[in-house]
Amino acid sequence: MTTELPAKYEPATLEPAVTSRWREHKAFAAFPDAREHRYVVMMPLPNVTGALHMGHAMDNVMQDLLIRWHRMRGDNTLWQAGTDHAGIATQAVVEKRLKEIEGKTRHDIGREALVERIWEWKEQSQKRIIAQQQGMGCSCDWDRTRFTMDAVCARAVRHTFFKMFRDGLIFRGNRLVNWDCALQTAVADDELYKETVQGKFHYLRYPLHERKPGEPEHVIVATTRPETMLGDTAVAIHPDPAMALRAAIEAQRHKVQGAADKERAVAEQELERLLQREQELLPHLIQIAALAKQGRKITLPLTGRTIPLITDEWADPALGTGCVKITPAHDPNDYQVWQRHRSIGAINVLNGNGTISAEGPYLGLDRFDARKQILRDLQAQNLVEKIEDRTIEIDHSDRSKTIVEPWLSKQWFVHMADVDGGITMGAGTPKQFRSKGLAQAALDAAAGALPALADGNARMQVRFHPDQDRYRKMYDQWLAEKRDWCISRQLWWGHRIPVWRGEMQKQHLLMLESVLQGQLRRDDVAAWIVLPDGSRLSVADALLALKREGAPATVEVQICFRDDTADATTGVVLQGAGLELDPDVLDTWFSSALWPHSTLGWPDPLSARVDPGQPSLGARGDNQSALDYWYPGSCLVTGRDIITLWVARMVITGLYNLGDVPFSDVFLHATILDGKGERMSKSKGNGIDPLDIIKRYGADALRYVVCELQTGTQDIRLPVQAISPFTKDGEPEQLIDLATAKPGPYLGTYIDPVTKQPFDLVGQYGKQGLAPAKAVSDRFAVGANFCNKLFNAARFAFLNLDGASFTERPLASLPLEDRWILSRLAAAHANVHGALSSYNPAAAIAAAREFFWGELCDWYLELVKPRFRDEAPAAERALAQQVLAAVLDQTLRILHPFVPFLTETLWQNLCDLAPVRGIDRELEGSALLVHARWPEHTATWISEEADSDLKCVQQWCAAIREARASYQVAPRTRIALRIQASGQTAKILLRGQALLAHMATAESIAISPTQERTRDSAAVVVGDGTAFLLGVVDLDKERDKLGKQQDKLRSQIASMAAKLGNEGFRAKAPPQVIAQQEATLQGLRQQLLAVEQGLRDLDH
RNA sequence: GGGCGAUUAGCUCAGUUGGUUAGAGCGCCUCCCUUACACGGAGGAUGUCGGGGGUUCGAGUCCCUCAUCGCCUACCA
Repeated sequence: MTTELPAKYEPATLEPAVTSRWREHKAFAAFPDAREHRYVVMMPLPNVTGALHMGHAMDNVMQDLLIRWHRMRGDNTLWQAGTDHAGIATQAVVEKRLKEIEGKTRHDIGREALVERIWEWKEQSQKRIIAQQQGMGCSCDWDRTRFTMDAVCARAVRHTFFKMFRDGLIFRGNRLVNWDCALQTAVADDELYKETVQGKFHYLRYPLHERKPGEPEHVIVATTRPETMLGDTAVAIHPDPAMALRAAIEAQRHKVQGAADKERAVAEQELERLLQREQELLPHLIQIAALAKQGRKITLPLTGRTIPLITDEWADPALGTGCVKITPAHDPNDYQVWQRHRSIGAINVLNGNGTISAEGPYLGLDRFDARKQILRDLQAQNLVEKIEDRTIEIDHSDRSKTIVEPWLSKQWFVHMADVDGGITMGAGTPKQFRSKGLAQAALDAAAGALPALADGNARMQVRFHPDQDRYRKMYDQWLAEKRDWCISRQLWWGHRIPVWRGEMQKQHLLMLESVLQGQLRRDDVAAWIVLPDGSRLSVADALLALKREGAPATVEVQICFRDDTADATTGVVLQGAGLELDPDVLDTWFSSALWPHSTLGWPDPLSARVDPGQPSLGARGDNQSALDYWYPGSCLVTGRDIITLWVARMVITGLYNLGDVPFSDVFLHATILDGKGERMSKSKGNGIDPLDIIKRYGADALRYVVCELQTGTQDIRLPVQAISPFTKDGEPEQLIDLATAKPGPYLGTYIDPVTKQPFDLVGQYGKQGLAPAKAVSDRFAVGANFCNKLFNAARFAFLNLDGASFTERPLASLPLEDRWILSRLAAAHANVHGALSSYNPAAAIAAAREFFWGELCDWYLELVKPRFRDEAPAAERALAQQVLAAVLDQTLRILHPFVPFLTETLWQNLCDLAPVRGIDRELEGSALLVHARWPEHTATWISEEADSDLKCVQQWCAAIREARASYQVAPRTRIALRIQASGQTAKILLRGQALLAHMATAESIAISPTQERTRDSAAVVVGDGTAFLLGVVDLDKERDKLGKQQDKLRSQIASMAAKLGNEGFRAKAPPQVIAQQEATLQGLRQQLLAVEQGLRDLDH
């Protein structure tokens, strides 16, 4: 059943066949068993928003590389696949389509219908993503694929929320958030981007309330957002403007002194401005500060309100007008001021949709319309001092591309900072321990500072690769801030926040208590009572507190059940009592943070409701549950930007739920940039779809190059080209380099430099008549070349392997070239293994390539060719077959993690032709290469003698080839060689004579100490000997060449002799360095002698 | 403003703790369609290691400084 290998390498036909073979054999399925060694990778779950890009390709290939390597090493290997519901992103995409296609908003169709549509989108999207990953060769256990909103993950989310809520780590607070007025939800800092816009800086006059003679009429404040004045609750002035301004001036003076010439002018100008301010503005500011201290007020225009003039250090006399309006509900700094002056209060003047909510003439106006109207009204009252143009950087929502507003609203938070008395991590597990707080636990995990386990063993530490110091610093810096994590989103797509809450009269609370009496005592219900002042009490404490005099009449009740089934039963009772289930959903990262344990069935693998056809997560027979067996995992592979967003949060929840970190290692791979060094993005049209690369070059080529790109911490520039859409039929495809192509009329379009026509890389401008084009990168040709070479090398082997067999042979019985290739193979194996161990795929693949191409193909395959000729003795042929089969076997294994499709294909052919393989021992076989054992114990194949002997042959061969080329001897012309050599060199050359003759295309070769140059021969000095190429005459050229060599040797000898003659060097350099240099010098001197002899010979 | 990182051949990148004459792939030049491979073979050219200073017997590698370019982070009332 020999599988014929096609004549040409065609990844497009070969790869799908391998994919289906792997699928048929369920080759990647993982089950807990008795094996001690495990390797677990949790895939950074891609969004179901859209298709994968090159960043994902890098991420997936790196993971697959590690996974395949560990699987071959015999580890019980799990690669957990899945996708993320990506709340805001996915909802935004589906809403946008709804608007475009049907002209409807989410409110037109309602919550249920929208969520249904998003599920449909998710199904399609997930299918496409998995197809892409399978196309890349990802060897995930597809039967265990999870989704952050499926039943298994949802239960973990619910339980975690419940636990944190019960422990008081989740709370609802009135805070400023970034508000997306278009999507009407809070968005996280990482969902923002900054954009510089042309704005205006408005100077507004606020009249002084109850002004007395001699006092200023107005206090002037400046703002870029005049409409927020409706929400002003104070105007602030620095308590000691003179001192503050003086300090600023001194600081600026200092800066001027230290400034470089180029910056000095700017710094001096600034100093000048401050000094002028001190002269002109300061007296005024001092006066206002005095008024503030008297408790004077300001009349807030247009509203009829009076607001206090306060002193606060936030007001900087060096900036703006020196006085600042305070709008706590719409500005983060003002919010901070409010925290210091609680009595001023905060007024929210915006509705969630960005319209004005403040009672009065502006009610209902959009915030930008209100801005214009307010300015007009202020101008009518002569309250606008001046308006300046100004460029401002404004936060925009990445999802809706609209300006976000700081907005005071009630949101849910996870308390990250330390807690009085600390918290229990991994409560109820054998790994339970105490920590000061959630963020601190994650910091300790990376510092190796977690308390030891109960059995005395150290707890696992999280380490970063390939630069522990640098990446840990990023992790530490972010976590050290211990900022509360806003987890609520005002969306419909996501995990609903499982809290029943509502206002309640205190007498009703007593009733509620009796209604829930049975429930509240149980440990699957948690409840908090929040008093109007924001303080949070247990139900029991609240009942006591509310009995006191002056207790508030109403309170907020918050109740959370551990299991969602209770929402339908007890929830109804709560509803009757006026409570409602919170309408918000959780931040996507909340469920992502649980991924390493939610996917394994936490909190109870046995009862986890996996999808139909999926393996149970519970314990089976003697084997542990998926959770017990595979948690904690091994390595998380991701990009730098994810360290804070995700890695830290996974560590936190892992420690909190299970008392252990989710993984021991974090491998941060590079970011892929385009040819200009810019981040790839869909909208810029410089992004590459991995499937386009696979179609053009093959998945193995994609993988090969991606591995080659991952060198260390360096980000990667990947030049991007568009496939020209203007190529006529029959012409070869043209590539247009995007780094040099001029941009077209729209973002993501470019101009073809040949036809001068615009084309479209984002596929959005078909209506405008732009031709669509695909983006690729010719860098991937390198990978295709490699695969083609591998294919052909194997094909050559297969042509000669018919009838190959295995006989146990001692290594010493093998000829030089066989011993050498085995030795090189062993070295390559060690190098690849070492590079992979240190997370250096580029070094690994370079070592593999150097062996395969530079040694196996360039030398060994050529060296064995004579042994496969018809006239060669049968025994020689059989031995060559055996060695070649064994070498190919090991080579395919080593290359498999990098280029799995091709190696798997070739493996089948190899197994057909040479079912049993080995040299001094039989190699363990395997039906599929994906399950074959990674090479082991190859160290016994290393032979320093074979290495150096063959290296000697190679050196002579190279020198002879160089001479042939420089004398323009045709490659096929066989020449006669005389080699003058003695001692060890002669011995080696005599042994390798046949090899040398073959590789140097010599018809005859004579080696001895007494060989001499003939008049018609060229001489080549190699080490301490000389080769004469007979029949190659050109005395002038020869003289010239030897003369150049002589000059070079002399200069080298001079510099080295000088170095060795340097007393400092002799005294201070380590002895082995001195010895090495002396040996080199000795060698150079010998060469020089030979060259000089050659020059003398020419004259005879 | 603060922090981190980068700058090596035309291009994309290696270069371990300082130690021979700084490497690879692609591209380029010459020759070759030799019965595995032209997605190939043989040979070749190409570098003031961003600039300047310093430490050292010795610097691409360590220190200082300047320039340019990234990334993160804060602020701009």
